[in-house]
Amino acid sequence: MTDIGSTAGPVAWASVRDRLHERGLRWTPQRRTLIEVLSRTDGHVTGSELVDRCRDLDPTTIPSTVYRTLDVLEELGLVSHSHSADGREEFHVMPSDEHGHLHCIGCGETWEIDAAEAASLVGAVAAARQFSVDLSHLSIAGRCAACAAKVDLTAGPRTNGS
Amino acid sequence: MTDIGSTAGPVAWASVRDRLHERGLRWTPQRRTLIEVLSRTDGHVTGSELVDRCRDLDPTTIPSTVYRTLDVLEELGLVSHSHSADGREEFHVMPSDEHGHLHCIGCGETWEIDAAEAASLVGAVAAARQFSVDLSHLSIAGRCAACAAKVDLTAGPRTNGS
DNA sequence: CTCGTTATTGCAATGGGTCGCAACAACGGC
DNA sequence: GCCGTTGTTGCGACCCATTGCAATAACGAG
Repeated sequence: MTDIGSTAGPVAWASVRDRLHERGLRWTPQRRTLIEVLSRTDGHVTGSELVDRCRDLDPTTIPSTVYRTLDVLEELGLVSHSHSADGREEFHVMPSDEHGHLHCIGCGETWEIDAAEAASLVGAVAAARQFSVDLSHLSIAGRCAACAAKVDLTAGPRTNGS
Repeated sequence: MTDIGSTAGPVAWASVRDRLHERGLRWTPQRRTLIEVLSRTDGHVTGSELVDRCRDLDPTTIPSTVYRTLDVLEELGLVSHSHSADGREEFHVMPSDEHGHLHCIGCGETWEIDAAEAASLVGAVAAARQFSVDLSHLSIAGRCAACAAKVDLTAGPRTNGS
């Protein structure tokens, strides 16, 4: 888990405008706002969090616009999204490399699984099922060592989920 | 409810009432309706689908009641839920054994991964992190052989997801 | 059978997110 | 600088799911 270039690449954000134009897409104030927010964001965020932050910069922000822009940016590869254990959308900003997530349902902590680490998993599925895993969408729920221990002690009620 | 036996285990459904009572929970008409629906259901269903089917039996069905009952049933181990690639809730009826899912984002098809298979997939990752995976919640997104082929042909830009 | 306890229900409000559509405004062309 | 094309926005309706709360009704006790 190298700190994925923490503040990611300022460079990339600067070129968004051009990347959009290349595809015949447009550079609008609303998109500018979201890019601004994203450039200051690192790691994981939920969709509604992004909407909130956009609203901080521009109170007139409309949710659907944000989500639609997020779709566009995802196509450009600037963000990727997956669904956390509770089903909410979770966006990952500037994935320098494709990776999945490990999510503890006990403490809520999240860890990243990089391509190398996931290789065995992806490889196995590919071999057994000829299925190509979408790593960036992969989110494995379960309990981290610490939380698993707690459950054992509690003589745990149920496996529970979500 | 005579020969509910269509598929799953008729026995288990019959005992639901007692299982509830054992825990001080109650047997209500609404729950009876949902059980009826579940006993006729096999495989995967979304929450809203269950609500619809309950409404077929009893037009006065209220969604929140269904979802709450589903929670209870999950605690009893009669159903389990996970979130499909699009984030919707997906219930699995009467999991005879714990298992995960493989979901193709191309055609929407779903396959089950049994414990043994899952172990070999997730094993490496889990072991490395001492993370105990919640198998029943596991849902791996990606493309099946057929759909992966299509994408290659289309030389598509789209990494798509959702 | 009646009663009290308390698990459940119904309902309405809320939240995250998507969709259709008419009005709007980037952006390239002239 | 003005225009037309067409990608985008704003907005309202809608979907799935969850939650708080007061009213209801299972179920055990007597």
